[in-house]
Amino acid sequence: MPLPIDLDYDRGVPVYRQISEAVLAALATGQLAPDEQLPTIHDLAGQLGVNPNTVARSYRDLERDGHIVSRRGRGTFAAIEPPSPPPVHEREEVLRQIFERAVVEGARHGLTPRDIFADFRRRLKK
Amino acid sequence: MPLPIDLDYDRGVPVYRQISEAVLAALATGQLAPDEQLPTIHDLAGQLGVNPNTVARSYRDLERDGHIVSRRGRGTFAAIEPPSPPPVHEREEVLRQIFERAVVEGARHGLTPRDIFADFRRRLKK
Amino acid sequence: MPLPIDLDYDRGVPVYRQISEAVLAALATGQLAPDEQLPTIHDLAGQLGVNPNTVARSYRDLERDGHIVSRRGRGTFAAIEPPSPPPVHEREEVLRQIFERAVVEGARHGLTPRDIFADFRRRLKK
Amino acid sequence: MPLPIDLDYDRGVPVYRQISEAVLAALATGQLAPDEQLPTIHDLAGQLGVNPNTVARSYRDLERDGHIVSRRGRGTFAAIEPPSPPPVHEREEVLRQIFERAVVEGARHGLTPRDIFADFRRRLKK
DNA sequence: GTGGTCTAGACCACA
DNA sequence: GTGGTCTAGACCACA
Repeated sequence: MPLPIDLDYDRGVPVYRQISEAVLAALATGQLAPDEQLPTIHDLAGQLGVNPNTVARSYRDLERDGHIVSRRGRGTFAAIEPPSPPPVHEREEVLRQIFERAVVEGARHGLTPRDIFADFRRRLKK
Repeated sequence: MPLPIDLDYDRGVPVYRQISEAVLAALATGQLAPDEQLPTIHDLAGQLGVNPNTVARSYRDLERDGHIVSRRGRGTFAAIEPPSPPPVHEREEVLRQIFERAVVEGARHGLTPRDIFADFRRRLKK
Repeated sequence: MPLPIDLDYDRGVPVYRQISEAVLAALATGQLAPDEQLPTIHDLAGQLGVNPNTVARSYRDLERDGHIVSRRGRGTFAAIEPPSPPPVHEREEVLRQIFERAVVEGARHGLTPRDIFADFRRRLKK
Repeated sequence: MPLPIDLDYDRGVPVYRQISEAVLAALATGQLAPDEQLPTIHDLAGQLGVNPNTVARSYRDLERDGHIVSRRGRGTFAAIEPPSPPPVHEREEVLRQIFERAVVEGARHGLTPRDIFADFRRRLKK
């Protein structure tokens, strides 16, 4: 099961972080179950067309933060007990940034803040 | 009226792009009206604690894309006629990505999709 | 094959733009073929005696306009499909300006219009 | 008789130098005869929409190089004996740069080097 | 090794 | 005072 990762070289986010984000998203949505094996570094690098060093960097960060575990000679696996999210100290700031990014990304494609809002409502009702 | 910009050095996105995004958001939400003066490069750099060159790079990019206009010796101003956004070919896809990123970012900080939705509603009512 | 670039510090044109112009000229005359590698930022900076940042700025502008492509960790290359030039609305006006500037620049150095013409012929025959 | 000056803010050449160039061109082509009066700094600044300091800077440079003379309380006049052009030491380099600029400017408007060459021929036959 | 970002600071162009 | 260019040099991302 290949991870669904679309790299966006125009987004300004380093490739190794985009990989980490995609893995986190797969974990958050259950596409990647606890203890399930991830693609090998070599395979994922091949799939994405990047240097294996770049995937390795992402896996290293994810392991350091407790999201995945690598077992020497066997492969890399989703953690059984994922780390709990940090308490929100700066809730207001986080929300403002989420809003801002959504609005900018929408404006870049001709969508108004209200378009985005309406879409969110629709998705949450589903 | 200082632009509300919070830089996030852990996000991987270059500082100059975070500045551009914040200005674009201010333009998109009307906080910055056409022809309104932006903070000077020096002032914004001081406010953000970054080097003036970094702000200058952001302003240069924004000018190149037609969002702002800088007048040497006078200052930098929001464009009167902002560039029209490209037609939305894959509206559904764009909206899905915006939603996904917002939700993943929220989850990372312990915020639910409904928290985000409620926050959007609040901001749009303002 | 080093790019033939002579910087003129008395011309008033910023160095990074002179570099861009020289690259564009090399592309226009075929001295630089599609997908051919350009000198690295560091090498060109050394050759010209300028700061690498200055070359980087030129390359960045050229990339933004689609003339070249930079591949991180690998180098910088002439675009395979250069951007199409805008349609010539005021062809006559553009040609007149080009002629005038060439002649004035020549006169400033004691060269006649015929000297310039003869030189053009020679270069196009090469 | 207003000098025919079109400032081009996208050319990278400082405004005060574009003014100098236009005056030099008018002198070279005889539009401005020896001892003929130039527009006052104030008038030319108004005509061009620039700060008088900018025109003053141009006139100062032109006077320093012997192209014009300012007579206190009377105005500014074309020199009676214009300075002779410098001997061409680096003829080859000057010609190369003239060629390069012409080609780049043409390419920017969809004109080939041959278009420009043909145009030069036409103008010289006239 | 090659490109990308950022800083600190100098000096210039224009109003 | 405000924006524009350039340098010297540090550190990071990617191959």
